[in-house]
Amino acid sequence: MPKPNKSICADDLRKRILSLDINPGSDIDEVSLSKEYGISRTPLREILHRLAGDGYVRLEENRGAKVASIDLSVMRVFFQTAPLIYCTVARQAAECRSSLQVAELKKTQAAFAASAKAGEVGETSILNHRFHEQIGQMAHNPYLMASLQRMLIDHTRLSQTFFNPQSDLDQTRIAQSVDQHDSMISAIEARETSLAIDLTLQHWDLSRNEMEKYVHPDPLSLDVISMKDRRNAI
Amino acid sequence: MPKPNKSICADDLRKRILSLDINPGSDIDEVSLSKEYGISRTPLREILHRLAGDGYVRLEENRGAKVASIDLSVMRVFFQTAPLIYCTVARQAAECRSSLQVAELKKTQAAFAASAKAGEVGETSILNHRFHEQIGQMAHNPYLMASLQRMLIDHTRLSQTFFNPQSDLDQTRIAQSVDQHDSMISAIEARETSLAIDLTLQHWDLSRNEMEKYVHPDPLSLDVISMKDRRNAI
DNA sequence: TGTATTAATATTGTATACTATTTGTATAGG
DNA sequence: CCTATACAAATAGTATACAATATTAATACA
Repeated sequence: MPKPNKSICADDLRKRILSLDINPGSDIDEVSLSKEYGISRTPLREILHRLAGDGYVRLEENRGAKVASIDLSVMRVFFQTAPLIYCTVARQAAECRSSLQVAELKKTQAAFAASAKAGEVGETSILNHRFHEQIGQMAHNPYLMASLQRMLIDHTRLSQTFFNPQSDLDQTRIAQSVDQHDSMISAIEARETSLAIDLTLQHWDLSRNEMEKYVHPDPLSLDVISMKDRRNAI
Repeated sequence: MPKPNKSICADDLRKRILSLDINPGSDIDEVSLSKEYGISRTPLREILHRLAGDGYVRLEENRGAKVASIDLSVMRVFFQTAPLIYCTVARQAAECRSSLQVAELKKTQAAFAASAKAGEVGETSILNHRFHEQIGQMAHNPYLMASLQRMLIDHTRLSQTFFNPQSDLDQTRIAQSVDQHDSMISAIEARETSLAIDLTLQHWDLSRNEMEKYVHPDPLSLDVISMKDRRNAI
């Protein structure tokens, strides 16, 4: 940490939570974290209280802060609610966006595309987060924005593996995701609301498949015996 | 303040903001408020940071906390978004509610009805707030809950005059509101989702009319001259 | 061996003192 | 008379010390 500025610490902490650098449900040690950031406990605690309001952490009386957990019962609700929020936001974004906001969104998208190509998992995921957050800002709707931000906290965390290019297949999907972002920008810029909704839905489907694969991965190979044979043969 | 407990102070501050006891947009003086609650600035500031995350206040670097304002451009969005959130929440509440939650809701409704009858404006409005918050909890959806809470902050503040029984007409409307709450409870308890949605929409319409009347009241009497005459006649 | 109680330790919560920033005011110069 | 600068007061932000609470370890007893 070069600057021990409070808002920088807050941003960093948010990033660490979003990138699963700090695991969901884990305790946050005020003392060690404040030392790490080079600030005292007072401002750090203020940050934590703010993050509690934003849904990043949970505060429990006399037992400090925990990173917000993602429990199974809520995940069902996540998949249920996401399309509604994302599409409604996209529609309003297409209706309300300013040219300046479009320019900002394009900047984020450029960085996102570059980062995705370079295979920087954490950075790509954060930029994806910012991309969708910016669409939220375009919608000019603080009520839906609150929902959107909550969704994005979990979405970003769930899709950590999404931008991890383990296979060529994943690479293709990342490229697809970048392309979809481009299309979404065009639709929003052209104020084509129904197109923006359609594209958002497609984007969601792509993301959802990936997340489901993460939660429900391909089963381990049953071909264990032959592997053992091979090992013995060495 | 009998107990200088932190959560009690936070609740009270929330109430004061919701009841317009502290005006939207006005500055919050940390020193005087901490003295008033009998706590020091440190925990009060933590409360303010939390409330900032919840959308009750706005924090600006080096110039403290302001009560969240309700600007005109957002009010339009408020009326646009409310039905969607309220109805979606009502539907999920009817689907997911537990019997214990229904019992809690009935308690709140009883208090609400009593308070409305007694003509306690502030208390009635807070209990109405809690009623809708509890329906939100029934929906078991943290994402929509975030939206709902934001909506309720502004809704409660906008409808302050709603429960102010200035005329017989207002009295009728309050009674109507109480009845609608009862119907909503029944629908939710019976898991009748579409009925719950319908009733929620009706309830919203009633509330909306009142709020619009507050923003756009009957014009002042043009009969000023005759009043002046009367004054002169004394 | 297992459990209950108590002491030691660690962690969270709060108050106060101090520093930094902003805002208001007064005075000097144009 | 207006503007600009500098100083003073007020307010926000931070660090540290201390108090309260929870967690752990240790011991005694069944």
